[in-house]
Amino acid sequence: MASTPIIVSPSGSVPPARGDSARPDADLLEGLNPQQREAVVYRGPALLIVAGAGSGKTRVLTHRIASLLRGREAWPSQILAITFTNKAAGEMRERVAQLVGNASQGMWISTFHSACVRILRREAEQFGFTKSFTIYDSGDSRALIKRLVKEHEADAFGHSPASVQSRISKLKNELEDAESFARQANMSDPAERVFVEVFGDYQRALRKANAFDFDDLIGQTVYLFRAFPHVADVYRRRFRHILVDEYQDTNAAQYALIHELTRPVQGQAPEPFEQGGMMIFEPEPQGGEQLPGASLTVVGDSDQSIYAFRGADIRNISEFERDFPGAKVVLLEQNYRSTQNILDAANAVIRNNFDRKDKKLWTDAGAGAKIVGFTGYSQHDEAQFVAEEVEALHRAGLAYSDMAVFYRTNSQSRALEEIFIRSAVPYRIMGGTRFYERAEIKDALAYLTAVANPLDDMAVRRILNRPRRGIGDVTESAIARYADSEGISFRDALANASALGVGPKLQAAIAQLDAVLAEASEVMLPATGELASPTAVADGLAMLLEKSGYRQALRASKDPQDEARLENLDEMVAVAREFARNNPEGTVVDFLAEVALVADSDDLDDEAGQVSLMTLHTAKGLEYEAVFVTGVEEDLIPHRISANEPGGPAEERRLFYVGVTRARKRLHLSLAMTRAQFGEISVAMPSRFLQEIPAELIDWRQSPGDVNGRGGTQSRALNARGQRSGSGNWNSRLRHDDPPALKPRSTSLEKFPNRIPAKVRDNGDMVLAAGDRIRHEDFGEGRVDAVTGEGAKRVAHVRFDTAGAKKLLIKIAPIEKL
DNA sequence: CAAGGGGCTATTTTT
DNA sequence: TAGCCCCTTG
Repeated sequence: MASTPIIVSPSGSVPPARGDSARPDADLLEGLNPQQREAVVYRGPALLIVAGAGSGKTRVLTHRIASLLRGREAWPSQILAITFTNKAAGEMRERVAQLVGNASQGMWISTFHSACVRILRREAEQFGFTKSFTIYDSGDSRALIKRLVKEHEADAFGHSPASVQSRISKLKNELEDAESFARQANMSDPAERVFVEVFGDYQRALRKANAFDFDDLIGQTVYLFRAFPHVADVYRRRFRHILVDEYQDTNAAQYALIHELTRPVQGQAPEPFEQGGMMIFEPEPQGGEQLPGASLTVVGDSDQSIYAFRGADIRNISEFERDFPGAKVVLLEQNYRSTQNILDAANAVIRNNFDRKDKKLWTDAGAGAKIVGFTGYSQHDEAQFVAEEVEALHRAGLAYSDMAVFYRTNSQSRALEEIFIRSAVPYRIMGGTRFYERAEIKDALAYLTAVANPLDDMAVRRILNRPRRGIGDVTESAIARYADSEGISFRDALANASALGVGPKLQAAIAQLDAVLAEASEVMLPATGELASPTAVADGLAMLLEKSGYRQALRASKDPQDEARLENLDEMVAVAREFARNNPEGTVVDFLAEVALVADSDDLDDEAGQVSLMTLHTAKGLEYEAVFVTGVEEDLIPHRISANEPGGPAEERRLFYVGVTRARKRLHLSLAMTRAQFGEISVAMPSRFLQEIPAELIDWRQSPGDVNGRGGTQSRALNARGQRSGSGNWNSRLRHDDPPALKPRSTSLEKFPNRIPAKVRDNGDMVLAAGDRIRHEDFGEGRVDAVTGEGAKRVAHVRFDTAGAKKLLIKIAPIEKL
């Protein structure tokens, strides 16, 4: 992203704040409650805002920034605001812009990771990297680690690539590097020695490839600041106000980064200087040699800490006052999002986490609707309920985009998706197999990386035989050996195909690849001084895909999935064009960095009228009118694996709490009595969290007791809607100490097999018109009211005799014409 | 060297 | 179940 130069007053000094008489920020305080105001106007070295869910923290944060600017207490360029997702950053930038106009342009509002990329990009040459370094995402580093584990035969010592990867990641999050770890490792343990070797090799490989992995982005920035204090001082002088959102999710490395940035600066301020296209003028040190540390504002809620598994340390927030003596603490407990019933449920659940500061959310919005509970016989039954409920809410006037469905694990989305497709409910899945993780997209990016950062061996090796060029392991090793012996990179070795001692066919294939990459370099990396055309990245990518034969191979393939892959590649080129529009001066390197750092939760576009499906983790920070939390079962939430992890169950409870508190008006909690996992159907039990919610808050459409009691012979779809069973006290029957009551007889299990046929049917050619009668596998007979849409997306609006009105996607609905 | 088959195993959350 | 890895065959 290109930074806009901000010219500040030549004196470089900050204008004094005006007196209280006519606060320039008076309008910023309107409509805020006293605690929120306090959080906006407090001035001091350190401020902790403990913000319960829905308590308006983004509002407070943005108003605080605006107030600093309005009062002329800070220049935009002196503000650094850090969030965890790009989406949150974008939202914050937008809201600040609404308050202060384009003064917001000069601020850094970004994620930890992108802020560090920006810093590293400027300083990379200080410590042996080049400006065009690339970023390894977890897939890339897994591939590299896999290779190293194999090389070292580390699996013989019980090291799987996954375990090595997570261990390295954990160490890096603790700011431990390969050397420091080696020094204190128990080297008499052979397993430990092997791990040290793999770790060391991994780090050396990264350095050689001129690449950072995700964790390095933070860790290496801290290292940079510590090893080169004069570099750190530049940023300490620049950023006078640092604000961190979701502070409870910071890990040790991020914590250290914040600490480094907020240290006082010793010595004289240097002359104003220019760097990276940005003018930075320093304020004079206030009356002395030493410039005090930047003021730090952190916002967080320890009840929403859900990332301990990736190193987040809740102590960062709970011990903030100890870390920053004299810190001011402001508590925001009034909730502006949810109804009291929803908050009561949330409070009741989170209360069971013992070592927490008591905090109670409240609202004056009224009790609102009761929470709706539903127990399905199977996950499909549960999904059917969700789909029907979504439709009912939609008919009642709620937009699809105001509804969301949450689940604990990505694999749960499948059942929901199948039913949603069949019911023609528009939906959108966030996360899961992300676009950027698809093989063809990773290939396309590897092509770009090979051009942008020729030192990145992993990227070059990845595309070596994609599309198939007849280059296999043997040839790859030959190239690697040659590169090693000549002391050149893998990429450069390709230019010497004839020296590799491989057959003529292979030589030609390698030379061809080399030529394509070279040609693309000329398009995308013009000689220094010359500016690449804004569309260079997109053009270069299109060219690479065409001339490498990649697209041709897909076009020629008879695998039906390859058509979709081609479309994905088109989409990728479109993304590159979009990037060029937004960043006219962006280079391939910038493009790759942006792509590496986007998460799927970032490209939520709200205008689309679609129900959002996502994991509970992805849901953090979002809110919806109506929320469905699905799969509220033991072993799912809390997840089975969490049981043995220290702090695991408590973290799961927070995760559930996060899900519940996303809802504004309506909350649905659902579960299934049986769930298919890896082909086996297993019995599920209601989550303990359900029992922590007072019974009177839940209106069970179908309680676990109902399902269990009736033995479950009827399919949900054939039941009349709205079967009330009251909030019967099913607890007594479903306590954890007597689960046997739940054990279904095998015969009843067979009545709820996976109701979705394994193979998706194709009714594509079925001709239906208003007035036709049809029979549906689940809903029975009905009459077609209308047919809308075209081609594969034709939808039949059917009024069923017993099941009511439904919309069906004709192509795949289990229907026959009568 | 590629492709296809068979057998195995791993199943959480993600910047 | 599905994705992965290894092995065999072409």
